[in-house]
Amino acid sequence: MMISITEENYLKAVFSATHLSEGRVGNQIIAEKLTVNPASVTEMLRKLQDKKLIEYTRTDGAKLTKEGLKAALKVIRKHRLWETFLVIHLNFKWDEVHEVAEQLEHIQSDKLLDELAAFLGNPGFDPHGDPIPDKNGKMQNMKCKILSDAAIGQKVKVVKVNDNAASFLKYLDKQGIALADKIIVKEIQDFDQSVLVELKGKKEVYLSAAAAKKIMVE
Amino acid sequence: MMISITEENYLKAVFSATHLSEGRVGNQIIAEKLTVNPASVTEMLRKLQDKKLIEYTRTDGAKLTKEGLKAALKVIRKHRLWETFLVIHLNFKWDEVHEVAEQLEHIQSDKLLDELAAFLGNPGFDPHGDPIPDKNGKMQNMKCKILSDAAIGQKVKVVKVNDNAASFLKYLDKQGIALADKIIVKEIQDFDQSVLVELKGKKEVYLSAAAAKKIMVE
DNA sequence: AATATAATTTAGGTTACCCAAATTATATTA
DNA sequence: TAATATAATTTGGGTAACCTAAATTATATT
Ligand SMILES: [Mn+2]
Ligand SMILES: [Mn+2]
Ligand SMILES: [Mn+2]
Ligand SMILES: [Mn+2]
Repeated sequence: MMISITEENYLKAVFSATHLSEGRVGNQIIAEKLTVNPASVTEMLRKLQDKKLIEYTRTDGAKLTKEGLKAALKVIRKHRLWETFLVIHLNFKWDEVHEVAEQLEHIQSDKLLDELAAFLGNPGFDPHGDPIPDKNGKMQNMKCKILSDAAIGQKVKVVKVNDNAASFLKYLDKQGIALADKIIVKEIQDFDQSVLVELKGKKEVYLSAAAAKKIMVE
Repeated sequence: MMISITEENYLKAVFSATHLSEGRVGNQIIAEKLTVNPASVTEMLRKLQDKKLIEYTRTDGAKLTKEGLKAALKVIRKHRLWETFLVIHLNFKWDEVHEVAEQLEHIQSDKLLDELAAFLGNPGFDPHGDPIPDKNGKMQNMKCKILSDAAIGQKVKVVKVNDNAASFLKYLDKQGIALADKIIVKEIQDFDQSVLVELKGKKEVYLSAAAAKKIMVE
């Protein structure tokens, strides 16, 4: 069965909206994610249902079928492998990879996918700490929590960021925070939930509550 | 100015049909190259003329403008760099790369293009011996000729193939002929122009006239 | 010059995508 | 329960890239 680029993007959107909540998504959320008109979403969700890639009812919204999930995970696997390639081998910064990966994830070639994964050493995580699904769609699950939930005095390791926007990633660069860094939670301010952390080299920085919610640690 | 994937493919077709003859192409040739209806070609060539990417008249056919040539060469550069990457780093055979490169050549990212070229060491030729345009569109020109035109007794080096079809490339693999191989022309049969060549290891094989015309040597 | 052949264009569709605005269904709230 | 807000669907329309068949225009051949 042939899945178009647009269809792949819709499947990804359904996945990312449902994989945490285990529920269903409405048209609006998807329309927003894809910056597309809700009418277009209705049209496309119907088509994806005809293709048995999602289940869809007007009232409950959409969720992926087994087939649809497989397809979505394959696209995500490609996306994250390409991001990894760009950072490790082509001197891209972690805030520069997403746009290009959005294009590369739609290249169709099983051999390319397998060889790329092998070339990279079958990595488990991408440059943002997101798990890379394996050939069967399995992802390593990490028992991490948001930095805001860490106890004061705890020494934690940064393992993932929840926001891949270039602006946020550059902000972390400027603060001197990178994936795999070990940091110590010194204080959490009562009045604004901002977090004071100690980085390597004893450097201390304040992170806003919003920023601290986007940093995952273990 | 935005150039769609389809438009890029038309520009490539115009290029490959004109760059040798220095002339112009008619609708029919392009229709054939792209396996598309001549009427569709008329439509698209008009559009490309509006965009100032080609010059086009009904009687003389189409040729690229300076702008159009630049765009076409950029796509070709990407195509050949990706083919090189696939062969050198991802274990692709030279008969497996073309299809995937047809997709990869449309990825839009100047940084990706620059970094990929640098990663490969700015190669001058692709796995089929085709020259790779540099950033400014300049290609190394090679003074080579078809194997059929080599003199008997001459020792020549295989530098390029004129047919990238998987069937032909696999045939060469089977015969034991690869790029950069040195071969000796032993005989050319009068009655069918077939060529007897000596490969390394003294092995001798007959190549049909058709095959010999698709092998470039120097 | 007349005619035959080849190339191109016109005319009228199709499919896959998109959007704005109007309508209808479902929740909320008063 | 009725009024109102929110969500989903329908209607109507648009674009890009293709298609076929028929008409037109160029180029060759007699
Ligand atoms: Mn990404
Ligand atoms: Mn990522
Ligand atoms: Mn190729
Ligand atoms: Mn090639």
